[in-house]
Amino acid sequence: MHWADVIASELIEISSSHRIATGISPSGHIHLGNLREMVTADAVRRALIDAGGKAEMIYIADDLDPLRRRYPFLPEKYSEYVGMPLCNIPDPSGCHESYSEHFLQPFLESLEILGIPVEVRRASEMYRQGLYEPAIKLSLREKDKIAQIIREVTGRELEDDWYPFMPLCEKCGRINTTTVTGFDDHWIYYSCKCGNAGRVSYRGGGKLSWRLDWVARWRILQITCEPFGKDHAAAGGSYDTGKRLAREVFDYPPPYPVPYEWIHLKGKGAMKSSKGIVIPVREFIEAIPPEIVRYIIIRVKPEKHIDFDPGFGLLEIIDEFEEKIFERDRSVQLSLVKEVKYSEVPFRHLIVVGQIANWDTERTLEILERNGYKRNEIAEDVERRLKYCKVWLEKYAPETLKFKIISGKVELGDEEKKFVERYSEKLNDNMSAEEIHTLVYEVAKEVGIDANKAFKAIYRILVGKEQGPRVGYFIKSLGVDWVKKRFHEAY
RNA sequence: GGGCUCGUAGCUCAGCCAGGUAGAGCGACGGGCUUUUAACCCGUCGGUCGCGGGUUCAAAUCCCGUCGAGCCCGCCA
Repeated sequence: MHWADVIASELIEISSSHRIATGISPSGHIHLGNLREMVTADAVRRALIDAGGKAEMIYIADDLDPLRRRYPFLPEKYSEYVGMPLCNIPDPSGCHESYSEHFLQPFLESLEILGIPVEVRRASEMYRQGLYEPAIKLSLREKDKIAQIIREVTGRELEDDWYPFMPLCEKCGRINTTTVTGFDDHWIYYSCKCGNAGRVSYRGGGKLSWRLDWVARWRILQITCEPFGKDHAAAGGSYDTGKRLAREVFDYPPPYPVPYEWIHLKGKGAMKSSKGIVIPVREFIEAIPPEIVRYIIIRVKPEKHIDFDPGFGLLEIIDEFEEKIFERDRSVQLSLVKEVKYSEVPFRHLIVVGQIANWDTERTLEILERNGYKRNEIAEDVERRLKYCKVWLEKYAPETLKFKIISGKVELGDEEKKFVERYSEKLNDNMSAEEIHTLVYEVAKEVGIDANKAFKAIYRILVGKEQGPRVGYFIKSLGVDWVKKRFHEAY
């Protein structure tokens, strides 16, 4: 049974209708590691629907979150914004109305492409609208009980004057430099490190501290299930406190937890926007079809970490996907976005043909036809996936897979010349890819040249390197007549 | 100090949640074609399922313990 179906069946026992929360913070490029939360949630959503239940996804963008520090990708002057809510900081690239929107917009576009339907809620709006007001009041009123629970669960000491609320300083605009000094029915009083002191309203004047904010939103948005990173899942972590706070203070059952592991970039460690080890989602989905992006995540149980290699490793995952798509594999099913028609042309093959055809769709189709594919069966699919092949190859593929057809003279030894001449004579248009391949060995033997040298000679003439795509189907794809001409031209 | 994950064939891993004859891919080896070029085919080899105990008619699977590897929490979120 697929992990998403296991979770769905447990959720269905509780209720037939679910609201699944997600909450990636828009503090930097939203990357593939973050995407795991979204895809995991969506897999559960789809499994629930397949099981006859109802499910919807909510995405809470915490744009009230303060900028922690000046990340390496930010200009010097951003130091002055540290501590201010992301929605109040200018876009570092100047193209959106705020820092948070700059990172949020491309992410939301990506979700659309990935077929993940979400109800988007921004923390800033929810606070301003007063949705949190009852929760803030409750938290302030019960702050001692809350502090006690946090002490018990985390073992950490909290000062007696601790408040679970972070006022937004009206003077310096920071949210992490203020201290609550008191509250009444209408205002929360504070002082700030900047020297300012004043009062803020319950509607947008600040936010609950993380451990409370999370719990409050469960109740406000009626959340019943939520995937979250393993950092929240550790003992004494925010889910542990959240569970008790939800039950004992907020009188709301904690959502069904789906902890997930990080996605590492092979050889580089965990993806962290702050460290610049990222594959931004918006960029990645230009290079890989959405169903593959989903599959990378869905094929692995959430609690297992993924060591992701966007080069050869990814190519192997694509092979696996293409193999399983015709056998109704559950991971594949949960990964497909809409009705995609897959042809039998492997991604791997398209990469070679695409390069030969210089990414021209028409030429690519002609070559594939010459290789025995039926045009009407593959045209639509090839047109769609060819675009991905091109971008993937340019951005992520290892150099060994790339080649350029060359022209002009090529320096060859006498043996090589003799081989090429004879090989060219024997090549004929009716040969299959395999026959063309075998012919190399035959002619090499006849001419008395090492097969190794023979192959190298061919590659040097065609692509100017000592290696390339498997000779048989490469020559077949290029066209035997064309290859013959090229051989004559070269020496 | 606590939590999670992993430990199964030479390598990468599946199987474990609902116990019932240990699997796949790659590699190696042999053959089809005496010979590599990441889309040949067929076959063979290959595992005390980390270790120790327990439950059971039966354990890779469940329970307890233990060793090793990695990550996370104990600032903030």
